[in-house]
Amino acid sequence: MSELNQAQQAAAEAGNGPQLILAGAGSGKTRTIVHRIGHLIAARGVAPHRILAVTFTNKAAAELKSRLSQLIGDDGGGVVSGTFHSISLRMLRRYADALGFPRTFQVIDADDQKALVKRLLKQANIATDRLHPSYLLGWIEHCKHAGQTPESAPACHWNGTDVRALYATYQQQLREHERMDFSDLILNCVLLMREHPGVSEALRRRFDHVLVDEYQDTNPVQHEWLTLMCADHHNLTVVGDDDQSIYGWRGADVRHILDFERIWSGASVHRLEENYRSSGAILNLANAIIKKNEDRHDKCLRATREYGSLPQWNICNDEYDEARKITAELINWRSAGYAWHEMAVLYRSNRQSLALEQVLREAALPYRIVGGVGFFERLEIKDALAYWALLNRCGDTLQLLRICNKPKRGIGNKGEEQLAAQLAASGLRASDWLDLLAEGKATGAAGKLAPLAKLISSLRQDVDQIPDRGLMQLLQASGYLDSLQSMGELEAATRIDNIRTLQSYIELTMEQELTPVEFMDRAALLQSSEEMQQDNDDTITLMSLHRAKGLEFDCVVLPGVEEGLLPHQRSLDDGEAGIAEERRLLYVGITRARRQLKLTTARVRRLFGEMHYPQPSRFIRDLPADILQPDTPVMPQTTAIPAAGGVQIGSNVLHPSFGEGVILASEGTGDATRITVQFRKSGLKRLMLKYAALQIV
DNA sequence: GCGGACTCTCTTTTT
DNA sequence: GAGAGTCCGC
Repeated sequence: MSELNQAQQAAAEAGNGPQLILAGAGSGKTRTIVHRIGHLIAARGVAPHRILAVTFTNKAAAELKSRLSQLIGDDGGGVVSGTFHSISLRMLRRYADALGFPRTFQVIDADDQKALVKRLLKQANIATDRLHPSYLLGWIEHCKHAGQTPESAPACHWNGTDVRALYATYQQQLREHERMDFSDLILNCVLLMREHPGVSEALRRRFDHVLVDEYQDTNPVQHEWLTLMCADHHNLTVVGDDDQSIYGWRGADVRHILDFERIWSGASVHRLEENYRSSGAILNLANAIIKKNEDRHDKCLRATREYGSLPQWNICNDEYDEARKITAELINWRSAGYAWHEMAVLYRSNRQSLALEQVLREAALPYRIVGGVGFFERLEIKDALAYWALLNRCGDTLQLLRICNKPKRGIGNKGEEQLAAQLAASGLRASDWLDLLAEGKATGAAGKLAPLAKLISSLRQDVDQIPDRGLMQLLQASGYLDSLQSMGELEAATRIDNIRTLQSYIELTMEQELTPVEFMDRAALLQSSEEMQQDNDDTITLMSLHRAKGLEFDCVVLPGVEEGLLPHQRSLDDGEAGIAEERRLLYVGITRARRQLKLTTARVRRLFGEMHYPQPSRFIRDLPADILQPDTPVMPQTTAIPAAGGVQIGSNVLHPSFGEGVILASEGTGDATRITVQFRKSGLKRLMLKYAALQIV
């Protein structure tokens, strides 16, 4: 406890009942949670397995456990930790039958989920221009985040279609496929507790203390989950920072943390406001940015470190110029003695990594991209896992259909339909149905699977003896690996490489004596391979701002601090709330940095083939000038155009027929002034200023 | 059923 | 500017 400051110690040693720990960025939040758990075990005699710690990522859960082991030894291992999703899945594995699901149900991933919705709309004869699949899915997700089932959701009609009825159909089809989506994991767990008193009691009695990290990002259904779990003892400790709430789009509601004291009567509040991470200059910038948000717990992070060097802000010509300036800065930092792995580039959208990657590769700097397409979402990994699951008797219909024609077995669309019908008629699980097919008596499309079925049943004989449980043998002998060759040599090699990574991960997991079903769970919840690798390499990290939450680096670059990107165009539709969340996102980015910080803005950015001419972010324009160190030209370029009252380069203008645009250049003087304007819809135009009838916006 | 060529759409963030 | 979806001839 001597490692803690007064506020941290008070939080760690607080008694029973609801506890709110408001922990500003870099204020030693994880340390405080770890010490609180340690205190519960060592000083208060709580059994480790009676403590539940909910974290935001699987990685954070692992981190928590390892720090706990350091603090109190092996006992730390007994604490149950995980994300809401992984803990819910564990509970559902045990009690799913109460909801009418077999215990071997699987989790459906985003791709398959989308495919299911598309198919469902097609079956219902609803054109995508009448009801867009992503709108339907978005609505369903919204309901699930709010804890609403098809029965309890509000009626919703869209262009004459009953959206709520489609929600019911979607749930029905998931059930037929014995699948749950991500949101179902939480919602179904809540339904268990709502509707099944026996199960509810067992779950309520499972833990004596519940601790939740990143509490500002909980949504209503997660809130209900916690309320139900802690209904008897109220021993709920939540840790979070309302200024870092960045998952509103996922249903997170800041009010859970803002109103905690009102929701949980008798709650104690602890404030951690001393920042141990960032230099004073970086913290000043962060505080100045976040101060402009309303509706927040008022607080001010106090610096404990030296003032340090001013954060920089650079304006770049385009995204490649930006990438080059960033690269130069990274090299600069390196020569100042920082290691590559202490540097990160954190962007708003994953697409921004493209130009950076190119330039970093040319400059031969070591980097790794975190995120993007997740490892387990890759086509070849999903195929390989489908084969493996079928072999190991936990594969389902979706997985059989997925691989039935890979490699080509002469089963097309019609054949696939036929196969699905035959399988449904058999009343068997896909994995078990293969036994029947192996006898070779099936006809039609199913008959074409006989060789595969025979191969699988012969491999099943001694699958327990093989470290990878038959993965490579099956992929080889079925011709799947060979079929990858048709994608070209290089492509195939990469994919086979990925499959080998999967193989070693399976082998590793099997050594820990996990069952195949448990392995599939892990694969479903681990969004990337990141958590299966050690990150010991000395590389620069590239990732999205969202993923960077909870991490810290000596040196941080935030590229694309522009209108349209940060705040993102899509967030503008949500008005003030959307802007506030974007501001918090920038705040999260800034507070990741310990020593060095650089923000960049591009004048031109190519987004999906089109040119964009963004203005510097409004967040930068908000700042006092002495808090950032701009490189040459200060602030947005304000070259006045002679004789044109108020019209300046960079001004946003409105033209009666061309619409909105930005002034890029001007030539000539007086009545002869010509300006070049980039219009959003109508492209680049040169206009006589005198006649253009431009309105400045 | 397959493969090639074509068109069209969709571009935020993730457990 | 890429990926998915569609059409068409074999």
